[in-house]
Amino acid sequence: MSGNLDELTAEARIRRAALRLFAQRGYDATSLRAIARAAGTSPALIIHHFGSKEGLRDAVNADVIATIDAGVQAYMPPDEPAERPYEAPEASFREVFGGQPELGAYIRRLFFDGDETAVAVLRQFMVISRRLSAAFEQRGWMREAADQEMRDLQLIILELGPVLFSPLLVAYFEQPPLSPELHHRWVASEFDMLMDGIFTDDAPRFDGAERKAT
Amino acid sequence: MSGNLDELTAEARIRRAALRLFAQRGYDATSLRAIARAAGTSPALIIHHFGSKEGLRDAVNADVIATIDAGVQAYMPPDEPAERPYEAPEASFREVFGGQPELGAYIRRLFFDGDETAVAVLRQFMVISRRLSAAFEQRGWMREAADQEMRDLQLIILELGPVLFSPLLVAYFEQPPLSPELHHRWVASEFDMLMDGIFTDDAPRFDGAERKAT
DNA sequence: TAGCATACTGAACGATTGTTCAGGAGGCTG
DNA sequence: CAGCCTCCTGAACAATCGTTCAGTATGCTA
Repeated sequence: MSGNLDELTAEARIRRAALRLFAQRGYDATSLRAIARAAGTSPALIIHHFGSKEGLRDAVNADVIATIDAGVQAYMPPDEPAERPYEAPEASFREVFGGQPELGAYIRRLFFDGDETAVAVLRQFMVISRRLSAAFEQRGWMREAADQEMRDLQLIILELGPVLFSPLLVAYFEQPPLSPELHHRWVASEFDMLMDGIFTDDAPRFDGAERKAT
Repeated sequence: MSGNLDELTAEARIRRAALRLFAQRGYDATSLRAIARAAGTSPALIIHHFGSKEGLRDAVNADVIATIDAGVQAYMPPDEPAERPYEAPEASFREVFGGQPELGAYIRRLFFDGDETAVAVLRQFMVISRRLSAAFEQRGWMREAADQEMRDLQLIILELGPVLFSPLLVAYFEQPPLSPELHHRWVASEFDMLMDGIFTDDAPRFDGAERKAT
C-alpha cells in the first residue's frame, strides 16, 4: 500500500482522513476544517465532492462496508476450518481489521450509534460467525444452539469486546486490551466459560420455561 | 416520587434534565440552552451553579455513582442468594436500573467513553458480580474461574448487553432489546452457553498454553 | 434600617460550526 | 481561438456554541 497522501486524489485523501478522524474523535466532534487540514485541502472541496458533511459520512460508511465485505469474502478459503476452535474467531477478525486499527475504532462507534450502517456491519459479522459455527458443528465440535441467531450475536459481542470497549478497558487495566498479555487473558477466560460452562451439575437449570412478568 | 419539576430547587431540576438529555443525546450534542429550557431556567444559571458545562457533567456523574452505590448497598440483604442462578443477575441489575431507564442509557455512554467515571461504575458492577459469583461458588453451583476478574468483566458485558447495545439491537431486531420476548431470548441464550458451554467433548481444548505471537 | 450574600435573568461577546459563493487554474472539445 | 467542464480555493454568511457581565429581586444578618 502506498499510504502516501500525496499519491492519492483529493477525494480519496478526504475519505481516508475522515475515516481516521471520525474513528478517533467521533462524527460530531470532527469538523470539516480538521478533515480538510488532515487531507491537505479546503473545507469547500469536501462540500464540492460529497455535498455535505452527512454525504461524506455516507461515503465513508460505504467504504467501511465494502472493506469488511472484502474481508468476509477473503476469509476462509472454501472449507478448511482452523485446527483449534479458539484460533478461528481470532483469525477471522484479524482478517477483517488487519492492517488498519482505525477500522476497529470506527466500528466501535458504529455499533454504539446503532444506525442502519451498523446493522449492515453486524449482519456481515453474523455471516462470519454463522459460517464458523456451522464448520464446528459439522466437525462435531460444537453443540447446536437452540437460538442460533442470539448465540451468534452474543459470541460476536464477546469476541469483539476488546475492540468495542477499548477506552473503558484501557482505563480499567491501564493497558490496551489488544496487548498480547491482556488479549490472551480475554480469550482464555472466554473459552474457559465457553468450553465447559461456568456452572456445576448441581446448579438449578434454565429450562426455558416462562418467566414471570415484571 | 414527586417527579414534578416545580417541586424541586432549580439546581436539582438542572441536574435531572442534564442526566436525561446527556443520556438521550450525549454530552456534546446537548447544549446548555436545551438543558435550561428543559429545567425551566436560563443557561446563565447553570454556569452560576456548576461553574461550567464540565462542572455540570461532574455533578451528574457524581449523582450517578451515588445512585448506583445506593443500589449496590441495597441489593442482596446479608447472604440470601436467589433460588436459581439466572434470576440473580437480572434482579441485581433491575435493582440498580430500576425505575429510571435514563440511567441505563447514561451508563451506556459512560462505558463507551471510558473515562474515570466509567471505571468507577465498572468497579461497582464488578463488586456485584463478584458477590454473586462468590455466593454461587459457596453453594457449589459455580466452578471457580482461573481468572476471576476477567470472567466477572465478561459476565457484566454479557448481562448488560441489551443496555449497552440498545440502539443497535433495536435497529437489528426492530424491537427494544429489553422487551419481555427479546430479553427472554437473550437470557435463555446466555445461560444455554454458560450452563454446559458451546463445545462438545470432542473439541480440542484451550489449555492456556503460550500462543504464538503475531 | 442598612448591608451583604445568594438566586436568577436577558443581552451580548468571541469562537467555531456547516455551508455558500464568486472566481481562478487547467484540460478537453468544438 | 472560444466555450465548457472539473477541480479547487479564500472569503464570507448565518447559526449555534459556552461563557461573561451588568443588574434585579429576595432574604438573612447586624
